[in-house]
Amino acid sequence: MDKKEEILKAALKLFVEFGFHATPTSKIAQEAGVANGTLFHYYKTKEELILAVYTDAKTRLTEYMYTNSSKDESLELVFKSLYTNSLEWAQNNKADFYFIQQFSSSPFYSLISTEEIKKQAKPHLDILQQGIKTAVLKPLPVELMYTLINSHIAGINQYLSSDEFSIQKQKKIINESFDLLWDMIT
Amino acid sequence: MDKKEEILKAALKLFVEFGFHATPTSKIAQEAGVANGTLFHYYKTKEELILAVYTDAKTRLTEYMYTNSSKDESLELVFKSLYTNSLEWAQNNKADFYFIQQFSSSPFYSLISTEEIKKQAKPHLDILQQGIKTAVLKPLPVELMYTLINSHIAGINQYLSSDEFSIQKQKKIINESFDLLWDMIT
DNA sequence: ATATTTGTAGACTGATTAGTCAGTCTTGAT
DNA sequence: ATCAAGACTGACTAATCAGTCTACAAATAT
Repeated sequence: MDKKEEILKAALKLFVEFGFHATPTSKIAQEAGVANGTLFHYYKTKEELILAVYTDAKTRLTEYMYTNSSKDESLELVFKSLYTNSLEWAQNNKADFYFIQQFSSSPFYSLISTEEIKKQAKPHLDILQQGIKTAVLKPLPVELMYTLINSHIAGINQYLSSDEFSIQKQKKIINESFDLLWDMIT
Repeated sequence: MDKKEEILKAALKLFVEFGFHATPTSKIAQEAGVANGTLFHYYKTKEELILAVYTDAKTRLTEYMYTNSSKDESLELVFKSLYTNSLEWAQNNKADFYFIQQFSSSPFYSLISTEEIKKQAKPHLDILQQGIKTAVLKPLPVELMYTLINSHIAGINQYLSSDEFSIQKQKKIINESFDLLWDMIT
């Protein structure tokens, strides 16, 4: 595998375990199996590396969210697919999802520009906006609804991670919690 | 004010702004207006200080949650009071609430013992358990419901903090979001 | 009054860290 | 085969940090 990618992978693993600043770049390089200088060849500063780890994880999550999703389906099905995929990805990429949350509630998050954040949220907000316009969803502020949905997903993920549920049981929880959420916003 | 308390206050402020490890103990001492050695007189290690900041903030939040709450009221009213108080406190103590979240999604959180976490959640879980038993609340697993409620509160807080709402508007959002939550769990 | 404990100070240290640098190796084009 | 450009290395450095230590001051006890 690419050394650049190895560094990203190693950084994510160690950041989740020890935190951003408690993880020395030397340890990251070691874990990635590259020399110290190589890390700085690809990422000018440690901060740049931290941001890259976040962007990478976030991109992979978003990509996965939109798999198996066609625009022909009803809003509810599209929405449910996004919901289910998010939680599936989170369960199959626990460290990555945990990192995204850790990053989002850290001072580093303010380094992501407002435009970048808006750009990432845009497709999701559009779907919600459409749902509100067609009166499928309650006429709440989109931003509020978006935040509420994200929190709900974070909560369910936390619950799923708190115990060892079978795949069957996991799917059941995801389905039932979706109904709760759907009832709340429609 | 007590120097010990000044240190706690200064640490919280700087941790929120820069993160745990990016905040040197020397800066904390400086901000608190005490000497370097004084900090270590009260807190043997930096880690001990970090945990103390968390415990202190969490305690103050819990205390505030239970103000103006009598046991005679209906479950819905008790519940609503806890909900409203949480969000009120979060808005009036933004740094503190932010710190609690930052801490909770950091590797430091694992240093809090499972018993301590359970002890803190106990009173809330009891209320939920009672609501389920009396069929006021849906028969969901209490842990799931608890997590869902906490996430909901975190979401609303994030929304409230994302914009400059008037006190009036804030109260309206809190009331309406409570109804959403209440509908979801009953 | 004296002794003991507790609070406070700030200079100091050993360890650690992000980032640099000078140079070697690899690759692919000519 | 030669060459240039980028990949890669690891020893090195200047700065920083958590925590220590010695000394003195204040409060409390005897």
